[in-house]
Amino acid sequence: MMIDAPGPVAASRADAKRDRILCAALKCFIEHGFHAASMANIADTAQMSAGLIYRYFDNKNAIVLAIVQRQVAEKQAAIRQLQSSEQILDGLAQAFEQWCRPGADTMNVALLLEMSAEATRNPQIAEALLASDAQTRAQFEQWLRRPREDGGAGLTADQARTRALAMRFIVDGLALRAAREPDLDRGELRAAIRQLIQPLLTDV
Amino acid sequence: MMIDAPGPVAASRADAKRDRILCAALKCFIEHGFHAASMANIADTAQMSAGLIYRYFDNKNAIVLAIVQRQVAEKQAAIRQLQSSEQILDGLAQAFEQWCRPGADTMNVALLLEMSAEATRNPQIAEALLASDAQTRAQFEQWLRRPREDGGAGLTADQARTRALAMRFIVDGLALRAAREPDLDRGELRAAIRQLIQPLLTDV
Amino acid sequence: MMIDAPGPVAASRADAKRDRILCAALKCFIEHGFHAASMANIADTAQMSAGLIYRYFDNKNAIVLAIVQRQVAEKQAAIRQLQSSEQILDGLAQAFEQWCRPGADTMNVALLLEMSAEATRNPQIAEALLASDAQTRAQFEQWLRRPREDGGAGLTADQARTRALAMRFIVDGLALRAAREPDLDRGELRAAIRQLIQPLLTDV
Amino acid sequence: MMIDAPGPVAASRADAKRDRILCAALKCFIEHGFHAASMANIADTAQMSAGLIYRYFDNKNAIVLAIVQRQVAEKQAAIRQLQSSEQILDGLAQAFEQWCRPGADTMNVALLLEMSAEATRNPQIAEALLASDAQTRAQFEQWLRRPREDGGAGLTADQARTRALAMRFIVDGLALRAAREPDLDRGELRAAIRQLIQPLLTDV
DNA sequence: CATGAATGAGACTTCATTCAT
DNA sequence: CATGAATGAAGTCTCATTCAT
Repeated sequence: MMIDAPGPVAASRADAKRDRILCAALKCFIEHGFHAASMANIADTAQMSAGLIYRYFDNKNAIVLAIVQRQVAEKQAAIRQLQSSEQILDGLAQAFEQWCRPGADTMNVALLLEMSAEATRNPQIAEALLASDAQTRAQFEQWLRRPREDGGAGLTADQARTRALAMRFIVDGLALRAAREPDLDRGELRAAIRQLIQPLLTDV
Repeated sequence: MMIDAPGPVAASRADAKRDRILCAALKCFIEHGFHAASMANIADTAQMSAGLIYRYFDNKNAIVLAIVQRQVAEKQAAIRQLQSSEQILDGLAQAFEQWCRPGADTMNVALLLEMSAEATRNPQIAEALLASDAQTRAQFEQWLRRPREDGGAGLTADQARTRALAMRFIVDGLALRAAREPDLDRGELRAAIRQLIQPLLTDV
Repeated sequence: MMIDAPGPVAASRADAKRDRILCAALKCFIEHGFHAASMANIADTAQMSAGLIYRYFDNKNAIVLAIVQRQVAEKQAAIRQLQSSEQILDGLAQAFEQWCRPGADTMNVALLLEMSAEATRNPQIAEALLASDAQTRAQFEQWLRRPREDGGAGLTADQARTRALAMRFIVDGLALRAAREPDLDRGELRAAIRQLIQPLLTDV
Repeated sequence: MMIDAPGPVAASRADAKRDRILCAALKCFIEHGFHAASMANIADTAQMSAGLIYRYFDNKNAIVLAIVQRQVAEKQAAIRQLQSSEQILDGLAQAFEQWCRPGADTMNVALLLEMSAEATRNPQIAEALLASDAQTRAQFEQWLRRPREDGGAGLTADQARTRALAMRFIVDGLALRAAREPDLDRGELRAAIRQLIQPLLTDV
């Protein structure tokens, strides 16, 4: 009935629909977990029929995979905001805070952990996560190497590489902790983070 | 008729059966994940009928809970071995190693992560994990406060408290990393761990 | 595409399906009883998959409830036919007759009794039955108060109220008797009914 | 080990056990209904193992049947107490009262109705109930024929026969009503009963 | 006689997926 | 392109019944 402009528009309409599905799926996964969230659930949230989802994704699994891959991009942005030695403590504390709030639209710890666990069994997910992690680490590394006057930490290449990995451990640790101990005293939390972060940023 | 010698391990036949169920469940959970593993699956692995399991556990959930609680004890032992400043680096590296090997009978990262994710939604599991974590942290703290000549780190009470939490982050970070990046270069791994651990053990 | 003519009976296809399920359930409940009849049983009888039933009813219980509620309407009609002092004896005798024939599509004693027993334990069913009974009694009462020249019994309000309840006992008694003594001699039956009914219709 | 006196003693010990089972079963059936009560339930209540029950009864069904048969005797006693024209109104009202109280040890309406419904499908139960009813009716009849000076109603044989059946309807009606309308106003209840009973006892 | 561990069938229910419309 | 009715397999759990001890 309606005549669309051919070509890129049609493609973007399909993409928009894919996106709506993924957003809905993310919301459902966050709320109920991977397995408890049903396709009907997702379809309802995306305001479309269950059958239609299968035009855009082969599987429930394919949705999971696509979400994992999409999260990569979003995380990159989040990390970029951390990169300033004054803000990093606050940034990590805020990340913890956000992870503890369950209903958030953004990345959710439970989901992150489930995804990580699934990576153990599903090579595709493992690969997607690995690619994401590599990028993240590269960003960290780059920042640590940047001269102090440019807002970096002014480390050598070797130092930066090692400490980027160390920072990764800290972030991961925060995530796991947020899931298991969401009521952790915030003062203690900040003290512990500071204790770990400070030596990483100081050239010894 | 029969007088059992009382013993620390599964004393009665009932306890032995409980144990067989838990072992089978652990194996299945590790292989397929909490939700994907079915009761029939567990029953097959434990070589008994599905119905019988319900004589020993109220729920699938109860099995999960029992596993969590049993893991606590095992983890305590593992941590005790870490407590010596020379061995701690090796200990953490070995823990990582072990977490990467999937089929093991002992604690498995995927399971740990799923348990943690589940804690977000299941208060009972959250409670069990929290109790376990509290013990672990207390052990860390105690060790950090012990005088250097007794093999401890000789820190003040305040220092010990903060750094025990910091160490916890590191361990958690290792776990998450083991799930997502099992092929991580071991040299880099050790370097990063050393980078994080060393400042914690030094009185500044 | 298709414009349905609105109608008093199952208007939509969904309603028609609900109806098919209820009919099948009724048949199964009559044949095996509430608890012994299985969802698979009902699904087979309704010639659909068991899962589909759950699109139309939340529960096995919901089906029971829907049947109870549907029976109400049918009973109202049946009672309306009784309301004429000449026909009431024949009407009750015929009701007994019908209750004794087991395979009928219409109301069945066994089901009525099980529903009543279930009301003891299930508040929802209790409520539905109570509502039905209230209507029935009101109908009886109304008829007893109507002047004799209008085909009623010409009783006072108080008389009518009491005797409507008395009639209710008789109907209930007939039902229970039909279940337990279906071969009861019809002559004796009619004599006993007459013995009970006549004083109720006479202004003393 | 223990030497019993042979013969009747051994028999009575077995009978005692049968009795314990039946009492337990009755209690369970009253509390949960025929189908919801489990053998394990009954075994617990009877303080014996589930397996042992099968030495005394072939089936769960056999227990049901035995209970039905045993109820006959108990009901006879209950009815005998009703037989006095002054007490009959109070007696029926009390019966209603007792039927409404669910936890009672004695006969329970829900059970009575379920039994009656089951009679529709199970010939053995039908037969047992029929035998019981015949006895009950005979007792009623006998009482109605007894001369007034002996505490009876002084009716002719024909009258007595019809009215005994009529009384049966009333009792049945009360039972069904007790299940469905346990909160029925007691004043109305008594008025309705009186309305029905009085003409039966009067020689017209 | 007595136990209660064990079984296996079957109950209810959910859900990913398909397909006629 | 889109729907949502329909399926069927699978999941959790219960329970009457049996049998080794």
